[in-house]
Amino acid sequence: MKVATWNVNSLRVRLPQVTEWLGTHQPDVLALQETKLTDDLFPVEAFAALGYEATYAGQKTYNGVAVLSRLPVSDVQSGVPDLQDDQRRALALTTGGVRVVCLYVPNGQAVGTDKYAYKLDWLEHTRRWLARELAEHERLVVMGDFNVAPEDRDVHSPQRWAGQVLVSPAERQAFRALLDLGLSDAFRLFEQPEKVFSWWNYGALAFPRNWGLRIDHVLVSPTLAGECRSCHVDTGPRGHERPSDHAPVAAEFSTGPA
DNA sequence: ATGGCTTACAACGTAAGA
Repeated sequence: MKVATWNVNSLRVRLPQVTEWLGTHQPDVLALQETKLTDDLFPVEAFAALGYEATYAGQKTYNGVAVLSRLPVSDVQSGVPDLQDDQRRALALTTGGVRVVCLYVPNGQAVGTDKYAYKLDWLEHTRRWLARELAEHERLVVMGDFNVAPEDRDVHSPQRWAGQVLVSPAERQAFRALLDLGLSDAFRLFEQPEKVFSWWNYGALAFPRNWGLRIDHVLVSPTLAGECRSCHVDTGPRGHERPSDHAPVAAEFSTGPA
């Protein structure tokens, strides 16, 4: 089974790139963030034509998450349980024998702001939810835009970013608390090159100079970690015309469909 | 690099992202 996550920063704009990427890489499951579409505008047919069933939770202008799957889908959960939140940032479902959770973690704007407090609160509620998901599902993958670079090696310039939002100690602690549930960062299960990132600021200079952060992640339960065969960032789409500022992150498991 | 983009909205500038 092959899964991937991609913050597309507007599915309306990026749909041609997403369908092209699906055709090339043929994942079984693709989690999307920042679709920025209300549900009535979700391009269900475009994905059905490629063999994907779409599950989505969107809103106007901001946020919005979706999961595409080539396999039958059940037990859909929209939103973080027990969290009062109008922002569409979480979607869970079961497909191909795997529990899939798609997350778009709040950005946090700046340390000390209301949005930063919301981010930490959101992560804590999500942690409690994922503890239950882990207890119920042997095969669990939690993937999406976490808006946290877990370690300095996930940052192009740790000195420049020190203490800022996306790398602050409290955010890293909240991310670590997710791993402490028993989840593994699939990317770190393997030898990786230096300076691999999943997001680069828009602008002509950032991507060519690889001034990026690794903030998009695939977390896996112990059983899935044992079945994980690869995890990598596909920087290809970031070099296209009108790219998303995020690149897809893909992982492959020996379980289920080839 | 402290944003030099990009997106949506229905506004021709503002908010938000990371």
